[in-house]
Amino acid sequence: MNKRKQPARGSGKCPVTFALDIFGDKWSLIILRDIVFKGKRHYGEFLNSAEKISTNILASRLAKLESEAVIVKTRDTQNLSRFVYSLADKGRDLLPLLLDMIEWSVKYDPQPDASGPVISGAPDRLLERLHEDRDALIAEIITGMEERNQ
Amino acid sequence: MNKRKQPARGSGKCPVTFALDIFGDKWSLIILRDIVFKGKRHYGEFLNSAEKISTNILASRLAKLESEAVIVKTRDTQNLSRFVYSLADKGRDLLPLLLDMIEWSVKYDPQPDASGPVISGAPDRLLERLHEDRDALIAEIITGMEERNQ
DNA sequence: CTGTATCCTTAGGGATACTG
DNA sequence: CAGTATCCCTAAGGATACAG
Repeated sequence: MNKRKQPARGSGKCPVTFALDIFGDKWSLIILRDIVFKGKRHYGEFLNSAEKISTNILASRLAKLESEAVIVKTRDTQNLSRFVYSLADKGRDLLPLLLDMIEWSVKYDPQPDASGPVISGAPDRLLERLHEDRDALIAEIITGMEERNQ
Repeated sequence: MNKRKQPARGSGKCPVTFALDIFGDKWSLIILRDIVFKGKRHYGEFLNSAEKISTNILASRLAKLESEAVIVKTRDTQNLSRFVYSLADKGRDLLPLLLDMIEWSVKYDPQPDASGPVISGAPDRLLERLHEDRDALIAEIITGMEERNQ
């Protein structure tokens, strides 16, 4: 009897567990960060992120995130040999969480990168605006992201 | 030359990476959920969560979260043979993130648990209130948690 | 350059025994 | 019961070769 095999903890259970099963791994949120803040859309761009994800893991995460409908994979009309990865609604709705995460890290990282925006690629005054007009800020980031996808 | 050994990606870098290095594992947020919403404070209570964390992993996560100052470990004055685990400020400040996570899951889980609050132990109308008066709701949850710790 | 496939290592973590 | 220690296995993921 194989009692080792654990079922996925996901759907129908606790919302925290549900979320963790989808993006609670070492790389998924990094990829989303790259899409949202760095404007990345292509395989090679993700490969080049500072954290150096390896190609097999990248492929597997993109596939999983696509299968979970967090991102969408479409053929690049400018270059048929590659795809464009962009956020689906389900991925866009992770932006508040991503912002909370950034805010928390900025508050507690003892060695912050002092210069420039709190996360490279993000609008200036990100955290201030997060409190002043949270929803507007989120809308603006999403709009900016979509404009790049034209 | 051992090029395999990866350094921790943490401090001084991207805020997303910083956060993931502290609580971006399979269990940390589950433990925080148990503290915040289920009122758990003792080792055995964490062991009994639905996700069945094993005892060695629990010990290792509690130690890491304590070393990162996310939680605080104090001796239980009622029973000197055990400890009480509670949130430090750094842990309390993860509550917004936890709430965003729950909101996201409730929106996208195809098989929600229909009855009762969105997460067992949480106040009713959690999500509505999250929009109406986010800060007040967060304050209330924290107050409720601290009262249990008296 | 965009990905896929293969091989291999290791950290995460499960089962369980054990100590106070 | 609270927590530690040990043993072992699996799955995440790193290096690299390869195909289109």
